[in-house]
Amino acid sequence: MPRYTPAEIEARWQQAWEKDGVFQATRNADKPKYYVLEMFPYPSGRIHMGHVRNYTMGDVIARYKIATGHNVLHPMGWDAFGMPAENAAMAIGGHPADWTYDNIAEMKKQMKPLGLSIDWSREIATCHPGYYGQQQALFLDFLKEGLVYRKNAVVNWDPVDMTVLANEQVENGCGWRSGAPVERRELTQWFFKISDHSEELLSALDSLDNWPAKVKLMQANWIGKSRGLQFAFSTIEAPEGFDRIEVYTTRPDTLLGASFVGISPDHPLAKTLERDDEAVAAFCAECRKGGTTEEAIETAEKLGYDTGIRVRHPFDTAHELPVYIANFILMDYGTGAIFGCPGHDQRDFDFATKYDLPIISTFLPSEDVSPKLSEAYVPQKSEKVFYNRGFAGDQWQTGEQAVDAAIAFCEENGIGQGVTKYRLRDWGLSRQRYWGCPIPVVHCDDCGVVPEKKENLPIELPYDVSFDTPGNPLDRHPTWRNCACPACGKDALRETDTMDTFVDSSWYYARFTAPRADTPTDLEEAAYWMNVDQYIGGIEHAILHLLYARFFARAMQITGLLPESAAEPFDALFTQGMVTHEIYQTRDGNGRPVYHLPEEVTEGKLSDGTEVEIIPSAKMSKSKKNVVDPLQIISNYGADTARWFVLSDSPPERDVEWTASGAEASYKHLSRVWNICDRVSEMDREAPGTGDDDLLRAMHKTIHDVTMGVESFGFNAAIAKLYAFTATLQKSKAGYAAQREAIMTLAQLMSPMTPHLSEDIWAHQGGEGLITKAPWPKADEKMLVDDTVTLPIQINGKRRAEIQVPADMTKEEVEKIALAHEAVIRTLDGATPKKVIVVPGRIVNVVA
RNA sequence: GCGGGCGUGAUGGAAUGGUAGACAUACCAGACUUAAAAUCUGUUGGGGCGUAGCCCCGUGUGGGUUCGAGUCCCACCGCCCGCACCA
Repeated sequence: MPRYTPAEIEARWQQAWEKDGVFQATRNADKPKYYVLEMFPYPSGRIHMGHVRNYTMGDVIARYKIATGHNVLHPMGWDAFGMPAENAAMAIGGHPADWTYDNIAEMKKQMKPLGLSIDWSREIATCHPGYYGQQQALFLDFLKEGLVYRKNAVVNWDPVDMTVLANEQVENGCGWRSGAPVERRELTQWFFKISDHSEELLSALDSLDNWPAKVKLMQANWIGKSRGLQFAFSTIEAPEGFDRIEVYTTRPDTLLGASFVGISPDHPLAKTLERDDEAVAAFCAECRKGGTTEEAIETAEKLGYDTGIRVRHPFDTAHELPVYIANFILMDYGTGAIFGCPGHDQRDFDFATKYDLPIISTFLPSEDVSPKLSEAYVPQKSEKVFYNRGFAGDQWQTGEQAVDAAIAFCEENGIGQGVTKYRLRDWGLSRQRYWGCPIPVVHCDDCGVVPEKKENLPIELPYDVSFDTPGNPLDRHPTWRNCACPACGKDALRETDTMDTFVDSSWYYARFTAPRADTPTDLEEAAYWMNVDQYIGGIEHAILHLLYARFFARAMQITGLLPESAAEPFDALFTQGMVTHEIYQTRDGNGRPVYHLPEEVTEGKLSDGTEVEIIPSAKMSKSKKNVVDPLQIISNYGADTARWFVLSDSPPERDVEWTASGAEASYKHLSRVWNICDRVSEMDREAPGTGDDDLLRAMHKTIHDVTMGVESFGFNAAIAKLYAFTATLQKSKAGYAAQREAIMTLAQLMSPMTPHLSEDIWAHQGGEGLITKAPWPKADEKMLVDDTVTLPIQINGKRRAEIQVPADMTKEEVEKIALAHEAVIRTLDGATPKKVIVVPGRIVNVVA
């Protein structure tokens, strides 16, 4: 009997697909189109199991859609700009471009053996001038439409290396290379006006029926629409121009509990005071230490500085409040100034306690309770509470009612206005780095900031750059900056900032529809292929990438680069989990952990017999040495085994743990299927069998279940059904015709997951053409329904017995049979049941 | 700190509010074999009793809704993801 030899089979069928050109996508009006896309990879140089899982899922969908008669587009490209290439150049020498292109070549070579249904003729790399030149054209279009502008923004500044740091390069508030404490510094930068589209990006979430609810919720919270009151405190003894301090609050119902006003260290008033007062300057400098992340700001110790300035409470001008500069107030949200109500905000409470400010309640949990002095009272906004300092006298109200009342009251009395605000900030795209898309503008002494002419695109990155000193090599390049002003022709300087790599990934899905077009998109191609029908990627992109891409689709419509129909770029989204692995650890002489690769460990021991501590599953990472190399798996077991395994054990949205025994089991299963195919081939064609009908019924149920599973991303459940059907087939004594039908159907149902093995079985059984192109099997409805059903009988919700009844039996008859069951009679012991619930086809519950 | 998610046997997990543990791993037992590997078959949530059978407990913890809760609601605990210059 021949053995299952994946290496030989897989190479053969990959060649067959290539020769046939089955995955090359062209427009075809006769078939419904289907665009499936996985988030394109960063070319790190090696594929990992996460890639295998991500691309296998997309491949299952793509192959299933081909089989169900769709014209499928399934492209692949490289998110090729970014910091790692520059880091490599700094660490080991070489050039980011060489490093990146070598990595792309290597990863592509590693990806090919997976047998993915990718149209490689559409491959793109964002670092190629053919791509980023079009991105520059797109930027110029955005600029013309007012979708891009310049303003000051804060960056992480390393005072020793004299360079801007990414958040990732800040470790515990210090620069990763210099170790110097990071400061925040302002630079003039380019911004996309995403905030103009806040309402649209928020409300359109409702139309995304095939997106995970959690992603939509995260995006909605990120956009952060709020209704609140904007008003001003009038100041006492403030510097000129600061007669008033504008404040925005979502809790105006607590205004009578205000005990201080806080302003951001970046607030204009703070900056003015800083100029003439060393103490203020020192405090603001202290606040500006540390990174720019919201996390760093929100978790830092709360610090305040009393400016000495006082403001009058708008309702009681005799009531004066101190103005503090406080490090936890963000200039980017609201007006950069707040009023503090320690009674109803824990952060304000902590601040008030620290600086000995009064704590005033405006509402209480009940009329006769006095406020707690140990923590802020912060009930749900929907909860009714007793307002002892409300706007309409003492009364019970929900927070929502009180907020509305407060806004109405303030508007009537000319104190402030109700306004709607969004937390979403404009998207800063400038990066002070080399390995990115150059921003195509020129700075001219006479004309100011001038867009580059489209005929001069692409503005290519110069190759001759050095990475021996920190900072942006474009800044110190001897000639690259020098150019003629596109407006007046005089000597001018190029912008040396490059674009955030999120820009590259915000429109690549559109570029795939016409990857070689000499404009960013080809409207005809885009109109045919867009939107992406199924997008697949990691949950870590739930907010930024997906929000930016949604914004870009709108901006590209405005600039005429996408058709009206493509408002939302991704019709359906699926977020898949990670591939994890156990960590094997021992301790060195000082008790520090030492990690070991999976292949060094057998039965919990190293080769020298040392016991290994096993730490449960964690994300695969080089430093923890718990990485399994897909190439190793493919060479041991074949791609089909790797593909089968990453889909089999866990639901796709959850993490899956890679285990050697699991991989082994997958391989065994595929061998088993192969062996069944072999056995069927050798069967006596004429000999009668038994149980043909049972086998075919099981087959049709499996068709139904697997189809449902694939349609709903229940790959693990679909695979469980395939295991079960394989066992049924293996034991079957049915005749040749039934068994041949069963093994061919099994091969088809497995083909999205294990395409090579399936092709081989198909060919062995004399199937016509490629299984990849064969139409998906259809379940016969008649074969799915059984004549009798098993109904469990519960007494008071506990299962006591079960009965077999005809599927179409009436409720009344079922009830009669159930009550006559000896277990029911025994348990009821003569009592009359209070109630009997019969759910047809499901369950009977007798309430005693 | 803020936002989101997850938690079920020894393990990964299954289960439109309706028989908890499908399927797989691991373990144990058996068949085949001189033996091993491979392959095949079977058992396995915990506890109890008068053991062909029956009973009790059981889905992170505590409460609630329901005839019925792993599933819905509230609180808590633990872990994971994101927080705008990582990709």
